[in-house]
Amino acid sequence: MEEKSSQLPEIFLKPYDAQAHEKKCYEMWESSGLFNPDVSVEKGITQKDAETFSMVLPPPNVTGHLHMGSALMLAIEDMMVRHARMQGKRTLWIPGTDSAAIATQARVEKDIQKEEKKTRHDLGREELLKRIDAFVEKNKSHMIGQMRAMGASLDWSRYAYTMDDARYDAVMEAFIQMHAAGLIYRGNRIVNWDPKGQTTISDDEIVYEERKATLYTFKYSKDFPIPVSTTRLETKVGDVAVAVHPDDARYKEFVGKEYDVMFCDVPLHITIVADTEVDPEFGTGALGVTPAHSHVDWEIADRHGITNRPAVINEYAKMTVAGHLEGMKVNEAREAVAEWLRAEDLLEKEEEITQNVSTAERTGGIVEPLPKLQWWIDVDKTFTLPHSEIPGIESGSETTLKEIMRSAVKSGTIQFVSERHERVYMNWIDNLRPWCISRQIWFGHRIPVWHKDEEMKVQVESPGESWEQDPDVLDTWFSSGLWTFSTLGWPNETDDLKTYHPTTLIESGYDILFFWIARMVLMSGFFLGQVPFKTVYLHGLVRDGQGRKISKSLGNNIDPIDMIEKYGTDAVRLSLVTNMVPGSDSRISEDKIRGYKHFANKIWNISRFVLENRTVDTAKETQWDDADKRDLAELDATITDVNGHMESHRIDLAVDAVYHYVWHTFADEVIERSKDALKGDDVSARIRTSRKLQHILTTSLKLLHPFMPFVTEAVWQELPKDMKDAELLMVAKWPRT
RNA sequence: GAGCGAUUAGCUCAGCUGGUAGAGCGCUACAUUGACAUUGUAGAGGUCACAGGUUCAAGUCCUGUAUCGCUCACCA
Repeated sequence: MEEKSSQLPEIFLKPYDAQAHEKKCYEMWESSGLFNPDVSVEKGITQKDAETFSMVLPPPNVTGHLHMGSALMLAIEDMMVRHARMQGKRTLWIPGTDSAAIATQARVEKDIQKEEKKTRHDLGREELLKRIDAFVEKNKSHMIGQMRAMGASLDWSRYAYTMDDARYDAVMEAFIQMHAAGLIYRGNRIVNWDPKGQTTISDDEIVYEERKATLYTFKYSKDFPIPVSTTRLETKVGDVAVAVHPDDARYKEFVGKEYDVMFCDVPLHITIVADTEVDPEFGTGALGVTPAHSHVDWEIADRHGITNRPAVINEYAKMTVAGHLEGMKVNEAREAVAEWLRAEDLLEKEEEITQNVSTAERTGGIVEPLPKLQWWIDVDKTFTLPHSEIPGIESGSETTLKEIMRSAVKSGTIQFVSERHERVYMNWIDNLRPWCISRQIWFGHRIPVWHKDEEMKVQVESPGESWEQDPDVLDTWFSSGLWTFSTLGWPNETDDLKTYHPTTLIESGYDILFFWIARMVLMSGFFLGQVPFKTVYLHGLVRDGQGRKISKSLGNNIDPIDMIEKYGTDAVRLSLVTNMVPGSDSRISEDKIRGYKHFANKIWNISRFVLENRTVDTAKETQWDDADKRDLAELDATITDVNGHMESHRIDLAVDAVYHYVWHTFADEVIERSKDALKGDDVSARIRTSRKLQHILTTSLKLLHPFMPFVTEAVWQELPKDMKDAELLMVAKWPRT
């Protein structure tokens, strides 16, 4: 037996300096090409027929900067990806950014307004789009830099942007195919119109705000038999009916009768109808039906065959009826109608109530329900799905988009890590209405439809002279819905698509469960007959140390990039995922981050100790004594724990297990107890002990790597060759027991 | 109005299929030139929201109550 001590690299004489290593490490990883699974297969690191692990990055809005929410997302996903990669899986993580049509256009318009005092109409469609492209290009590289800083091992060779050429082709193809299947149609329906943003928005983009309002109770005319209650008096000039509950004894005798009245200079023809939608307890138990300006009323009109649906409010939230209300804003008109009612002695009651007002999420404008000609996706219409891999839906059978969304989850093909979100998802589908996909803005995927007089053609290229393209663009979630397969080359039948779709897992904030997750299920089901992913992992909001939402007004924002500079990326990553339960909100504070910086340094010093006391020997086998065996058994138990937790997607518990093992078992016990043996005269004990420490160190570095990639890789690079099974820790063999 | 979640140490939270209460931060005392300027040891601190029930045994399972929070719908 021979003993030889080895030299300690000088770098360990100082505390771990994250700044000095992170950039270098990332460059080393990236230039290895091993973020790309194809390169990994070429180099013989990953087996060609290995199990795949694929995931798309939820593309951040191109307007954005990295905040704690996106940092959490990148941390969780990178941990999963690095774990899978070390397990030898053929691992692909696709990066991208989202054009976020409305948000981006609004942002650029705002800048132009501020700097040049011009509106988009001053610039024109083409010029505005140029400006947006320039903005996007500038912001894109900034955002990519931040993703790198988080250590995200994304395959940059597959980078996608929702507005790039390949994705544009996919979106166009998708629209055309869905239209051909009869699921996309153009129709006049009530939309949520945002007068401030001058566009429609989807149901999910509405935020309800509680406000005080006056509930007016009045009669249309002196001899009208039923008083009605409303908070929106100004819309009453668009009424066509009064609805009462069919069982309401007070009004039974009037059902079916029709009345003509002159209401505020406007002639109205009112039919009394019976509808179960009406709550007899509310107000007078009678509802004035204004089909053009209320979702519910539109549906009541549908049910009773009322075709007269006069619009009385325009896109600027101004009155369009002839008479003295004409041109007034809705709130002025409301007061004017009240005045008129008082003068005519028709107003019976005014009371204060609180009600929820619909506002637009992006602009804060009060949403005005208006009937408009829009493009819709019909989620209830049956169509034939030629190919289906979704249990419960046969290839070639008739189904609906709703059914696809339901079956994918009900059959267990898609599983939610947090089960309660599965119920939320199902509940949402049950209440789903047609999806309005057209937006009246300029930035986005323009609808591939051409109009000429009464004719219409659905195609990408102009059919010729005098054909005008539909001015609207698609809802940004239409293109996002295609993301799992548009990033893999669809509509082309690429190898990527065959190899990596359905993706293994989707990780995203629960706030876009409906916007995005559900729409991906819809799109992927329709176009591929597949689920887009097998597992849904939802993370919650990142709150501050006191559990408050992070907001500008509270000034409690913690900027991840600042924290990275101060404490290192590993510390930031760890502090984000510890004490985090999938699907629930989590908290972060600077103290917490600092704590994990200490841990990074601890790892550094453990490594220093092991290397300082390292002995090299030639023996192949080691005769462990009982104490060694106990130590190694504890290591194995930790490996089992970590693997179990990763299996059940509990990153927080996996991190907890390895953290406690490394600090409180390896450092505090194994190393402390080893000191006597290392200083002692027994050569074989020295060798055996050092061997044990080296083994535990390399195994610990591997277990830690997915969570703290930088410090572990930095140490790994300093280890002598005989301690390692791979040049890069990133692709070293994951420990198994 | 409907659905869902939470309530465990001063603070933030773990605790999986029931078996003597855990971590981090904070606090107290002591030790320490140490592999560690970022250390160690020890300690204080909990009727596990409340009330019932199942069980040999209940933070853990069941029922109810209270408080807080989230999501959806929306009353005109």
